[in-house]
Amino acid sequence: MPRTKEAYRQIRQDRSEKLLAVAVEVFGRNGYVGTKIDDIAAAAGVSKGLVYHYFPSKEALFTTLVEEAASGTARLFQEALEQPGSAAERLRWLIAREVCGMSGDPQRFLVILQALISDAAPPQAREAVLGMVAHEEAAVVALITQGQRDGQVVPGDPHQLSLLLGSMVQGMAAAMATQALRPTLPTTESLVGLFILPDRTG
Amino acid sequence: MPRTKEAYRQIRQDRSEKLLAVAVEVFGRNGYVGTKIDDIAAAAGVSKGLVYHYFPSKEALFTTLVEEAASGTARLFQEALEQPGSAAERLRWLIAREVCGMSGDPQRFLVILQALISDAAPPQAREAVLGMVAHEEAAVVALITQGQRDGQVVPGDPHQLSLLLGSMVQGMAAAMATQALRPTLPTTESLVGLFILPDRTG
Amino acid sequence: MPRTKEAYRQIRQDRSEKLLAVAVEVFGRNGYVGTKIDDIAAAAGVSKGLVYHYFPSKEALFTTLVEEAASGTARLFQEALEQPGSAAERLRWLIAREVCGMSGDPQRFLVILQALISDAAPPQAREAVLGMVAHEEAAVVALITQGQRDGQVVPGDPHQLSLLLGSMVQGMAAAMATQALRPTLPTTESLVGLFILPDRTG
Amino acid sequence: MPRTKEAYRQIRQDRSEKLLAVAVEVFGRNGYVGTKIDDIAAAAGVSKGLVYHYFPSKEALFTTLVEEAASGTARLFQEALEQPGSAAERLRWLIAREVCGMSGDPQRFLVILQALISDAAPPQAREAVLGMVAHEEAAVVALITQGQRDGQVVPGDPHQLSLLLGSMVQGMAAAMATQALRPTLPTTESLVGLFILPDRTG
DNA sequence: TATGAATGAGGATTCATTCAT
DNA sequence: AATGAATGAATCCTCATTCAT
Repeated sequence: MPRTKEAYRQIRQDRSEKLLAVAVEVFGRNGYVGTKIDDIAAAAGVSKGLVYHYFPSKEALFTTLVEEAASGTARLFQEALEQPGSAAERLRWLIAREVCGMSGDPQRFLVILQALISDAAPPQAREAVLGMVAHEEAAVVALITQGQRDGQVVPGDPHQLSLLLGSMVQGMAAAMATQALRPTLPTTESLVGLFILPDRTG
Repeated sequence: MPRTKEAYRQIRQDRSEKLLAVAVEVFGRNGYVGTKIDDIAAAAGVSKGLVYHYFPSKEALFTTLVEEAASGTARLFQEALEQPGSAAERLRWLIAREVCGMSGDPQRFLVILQALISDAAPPQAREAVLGMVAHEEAAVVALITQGQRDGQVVPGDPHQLSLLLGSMVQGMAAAMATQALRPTLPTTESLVGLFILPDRTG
Repeated sequence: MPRTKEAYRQIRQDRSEKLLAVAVEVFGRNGYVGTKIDDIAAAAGVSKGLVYHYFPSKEALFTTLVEEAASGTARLFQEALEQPGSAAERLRWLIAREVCGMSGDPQRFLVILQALISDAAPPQAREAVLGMVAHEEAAVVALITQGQRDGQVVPGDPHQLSLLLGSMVQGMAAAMATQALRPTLPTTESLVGLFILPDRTG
Repeated sequence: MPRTKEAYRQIRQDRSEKLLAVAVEVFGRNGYVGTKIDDIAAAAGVSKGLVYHYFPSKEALFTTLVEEAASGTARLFQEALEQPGSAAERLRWLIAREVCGMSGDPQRFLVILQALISDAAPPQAREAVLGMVAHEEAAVVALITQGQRDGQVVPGDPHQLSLLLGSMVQGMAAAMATQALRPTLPTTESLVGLFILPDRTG
C-alpha cells in the first residue's frame, strides 16, 4: 500500500501547513509569550496534543514559522534585483510588493517584528530575521545606489535610506495590527513618493 | 521615633522613580509578558515584594509607565506646534527631537510599540498610546499641510505622510533595540530629507 | 486513537466528584482561607494542576461545594413538609435526618458554617447558604406553628424557636468537628425532647 | 522620675487593651487566617510595626485574646454556681448573661468558635477554649442535674443537654455574625423556655 | 515608643509538555 | 494519527515579620 503511505504523508504535509498558517495569525496577534499552544490548537480545530505530533515544541513551531516568513521576504529582495527595468522601477516593484503583502498578511510582518523585539523569543528565530535583514540591506542599498546614479532616487546615504525604508515597513505593519489605525492605510505611491523622485521623462 | 513625613515622602518618590526608570528598560527589552516582576526588582536592586509597595500590580506598573511615555511624547507634538518659524522648521525640530530621544532612550519607544502590538498588554496602556497617536496625527498633519502650502514639504496626502513618519519612527526604535543594528543609526537629516524639500533659498 | 467521548466524560465525572468529596473534608477541617489547593490535590491523590482542569479557581470550587451542600440541605426541608403524619412527627423526622446527616458527614455542616462566618469566603457561597436558611426558616416555622396548634410543640415564638433549632444544629456540627468533643454525641431524642412535648396519648 | 515610668506603663497597658479589643472585632469578623496584622493596626489607628511592640506575633495576639475570652466566659460559669437561689434560677441567670453578652459582643463568641473550627488557628488558643468548655460542661451539668431533681429542668441526660445548650449559644453567635439574620434575635426567654419548665408556683 | 520601608517565604494560578488510550 | 487528562515548573501576588530611623 504505497498509496496509503503517500496519503499519510500528504495529510501530514497539509496539517503541518495548516498549523503554520494558523500559528502565524495567532503569534502575530498575541506575541511569542502571549500565545498558548492551546490557542493555536483551538484556532486550527485540533487537539493540543496533535500540535506536538507536528512540532516538537512551541519554540520550534515559532522558529519554523519565522524562518519561513523571513526566507519568503528575503526571496522578495532577490526577485527585486532580478526584475527588468531601471533601479528605480525595481525599487518601486519591491515597495509595491511589500505594501501589498503587508495589507494582505500583516501578521507575517508582525511575527518578524516580534522575533526582533522580544528577548523571550527563540534566539534562532531572531537570527533568521537578522539574516533576512542583511539580505534586505544589500539589495536595497544596491538599488538605491544605482537609482541615485540614475538620478531617480532621492539623495542621501544609501545605508541610512535602506534602514529608513525597512523601519517604515515594519512600523506600518505594527500600525496595521492596531484596529484603530486600519482606516488610513498608506498606499504604495505615498511610500514610493518619499524615496523615488518624480519621473520627469513623462 | 519615626522619620519625618517628609523623609518618608522622599523615599517613596525616589524609589518610585527608580522603579519606573528600571521598568522601562526591562519591559522595553523583554515585552510585557516576557518581563517578570523579579526581573525588575533585581534590576532595581530591591526585593520582589517592594515593587508591590509602589505599584499594585504588574499591569498597573506597565500602564503607568506607558502613560508617562505617551504623555511625554504627546507633549512633544504640542511643543512642536508652538515653536517659532515656518511649518517646515517646526517639523524639522520635531523630527530632530524624536530622533534624539530615540537614540538616547530607545526603550521608551519600545514600550509604546509593545503596548500597541501585544494583545496581552493592559488595555488601558493601549488606550493611552492610541490617544497619543491621535495627538501626533493632528499635529503632524497640520505641519505637513502648512508646509506643503509653503512649498517646503513633499507632496502627498498629509494623513498618509503622517502615518509614514510615525511608522518610521516606531520602526527605527524597534530596529535600534536590536543590538545587531545599532552601528548604523539614521541621522535626523536622513529622515528630514525624505519629508522636507531642499531649501532653495540658500 | 483517542478514547471515546463517553470514556472522557466518565473520567471527568469521576474525578470531579472525587475532588468535590475530598474538598468538603479539607475545607471543612481547615476553612476557606486555611485550605491550600495543594492540600486538596494531595488528599485526592492528584497534582495541583489537575484541580484547575475541573474547577477554574479555589473560589469556584468552594462555591460549588457549598451550593451543593446547601441545596442538599434545602431539599431536606422540602421533604420534611411532604412527609405524612402530624406536624410534630414531621418535625421529629427532620431533626432525626439532620442529626443523622451530621454524625455521618459533619464536614458538610462545617463548610456551611464557614461560608457564613468567614468574610474571606466567596460571597456567592454565602448567598447560597442564606437562601437555604430562608427555606429552613419557612419550613420549620410552618411545622412549629402547626405543631403548637396541635398542642404537640413547646410554646414560644415560632421564628425564635426556628432560629434556636437551626443554631443548635450548626453549633453541634461545630462541636463535632472538634475531636475532643466527639465522645458525647447528642442523640436525636435529646434534641427532639427540647422542642416536642411528651406524647400523652400513650 | 518614677511618675514618668508609671505613665509609660500606663500607656503600654492602655494601648495593649485597645489593641486586644480592636483585634477581637477584626478576628471575629474575618477569622484567624483572614485577618492581616495591617487590618488590626489600621482599625486601632496605629502603625503595623507598633503591634509588634505589644505582641510578639499574630499567633500570640490571637492566643492572648482567645484566652481572655475563654477565661472571661469560664468565670461566668463559676459565678453562676455561686449565685443565690435554686438551680433553675441560677441556670436562668447564666443563660441570661450569655444571651446578653452575645448580643452586646458577638465577636467574642466568634473568636472562640474560630479557635475551635479552624485548624489554622494556634493550638494553644484551641486548648484554652477546650479548657473553658470543660468548665462549662461541669457547671451546666451540675445545675441541670440539680434542677431536674427539683423538677424545674426538662428531663434528659444532663451531659447531652449541656452540650445542646452550648451548641445553641455558639450557633446563635454564628448566626448573629451574619447581617441577614440580625432582625430576629432570640430572647433569653425563648432559650430559657426550652430548658426550664414553666414555673408552676406562680 | 512609633513609623513605614523592606524582605522573602508561601500560596494561587498558568501553561508547555507528556502520556495512556 | 488523534485526544484530552495529567503533571509540575514558573510566575504573580500577599502578608507576617524585621529593621533603620
